Amino acid sequence: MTLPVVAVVGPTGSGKSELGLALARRLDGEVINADALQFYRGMDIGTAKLGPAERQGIEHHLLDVLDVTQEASVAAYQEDARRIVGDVRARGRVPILVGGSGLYIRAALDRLEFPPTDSGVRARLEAELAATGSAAFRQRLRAVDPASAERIDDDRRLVRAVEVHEISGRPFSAFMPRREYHQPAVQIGLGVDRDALRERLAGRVHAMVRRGLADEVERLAADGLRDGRTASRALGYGQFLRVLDGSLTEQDAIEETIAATRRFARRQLTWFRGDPRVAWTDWQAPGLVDRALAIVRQHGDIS
RNA sequence: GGCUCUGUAGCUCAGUUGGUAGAGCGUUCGACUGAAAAUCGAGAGGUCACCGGAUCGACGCCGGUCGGAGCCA
Repeated sequence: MTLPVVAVVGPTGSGKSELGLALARRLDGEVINADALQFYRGMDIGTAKLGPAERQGIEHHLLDVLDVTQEASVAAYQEDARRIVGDVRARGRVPILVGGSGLYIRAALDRLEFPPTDSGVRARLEAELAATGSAAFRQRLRAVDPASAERIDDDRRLVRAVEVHEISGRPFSAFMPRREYHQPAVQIGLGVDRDALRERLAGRVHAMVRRGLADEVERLAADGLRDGRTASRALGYGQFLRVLDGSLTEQDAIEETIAATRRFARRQLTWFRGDPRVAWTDWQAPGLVDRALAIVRQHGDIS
């Protein structure tokens, strides 16, 4: 029986890391991180990253691979994650993706191609949009890609759509993904009780502060955290940078972080709910690991 | 006790010379292809403290009641 690639998904704080660990132990698997902020070295407390001791001897990939000044990129992730999936497979083990970044999960699992990018072209287009306004810019996109012009209501994506067309000569809409796994996979979603999650998230932020989030941020600030386009915006980190700058009190930073985390969890739920392939199981269900294992086995090829 | 200010969406507040209300945040839903813990869209939600008056018509004017805040006694 060949098991599919396993992905553990769900909102932040729902227990993905723990379930991933348990599945890896039971299935002889290796964990591949699919959490965009856990790529960063030194961002440990605020991202709830499992420390080396907590990994229980299970191999974890794509943790601590970027400096805070570097920008994360889904396309690069896709390549890395797929390569590692292949390596794990070659060792006869089961790849287990664990993370809450929906797009990254899809990049690893789905048949999906990222058209190229060009920072110069993008910068030029961004300036152009700023000068002409979104309405005019949308008109411009309409001429070459009416489907995208109709669909997109976000400046950032308008720019990207025009950029893709300029570089590739193909409309952005031609790259739209279908929900189709590129190799057999199964996604296990951790379903949560909203009120309980709320409480857990608040408690988690307070715990992070107790464990020294402020010091972690101060250390990273010295390494250039403020210059990192991706890392500086992470939940908790952005807020505590402002505490360092004196523009926010620690109390307010904590409250803002809790609120932002809640909002994030909602967006994650929206994302994963939208994928009909996700097999949901309650995060607090008794025998959670066995349920998850049953789901994985259901999806295995019997050969 | 007197004087002044004040009571509008869950919270903080806008509401210009009277024509039955808005914002930000929160909340809910959604989108999402090289920044995704990012970015963006939509919806729900208000007897405008209460009672009375003048007015064709009041959140807005007049009187009173109740509740806040400050100052003076």
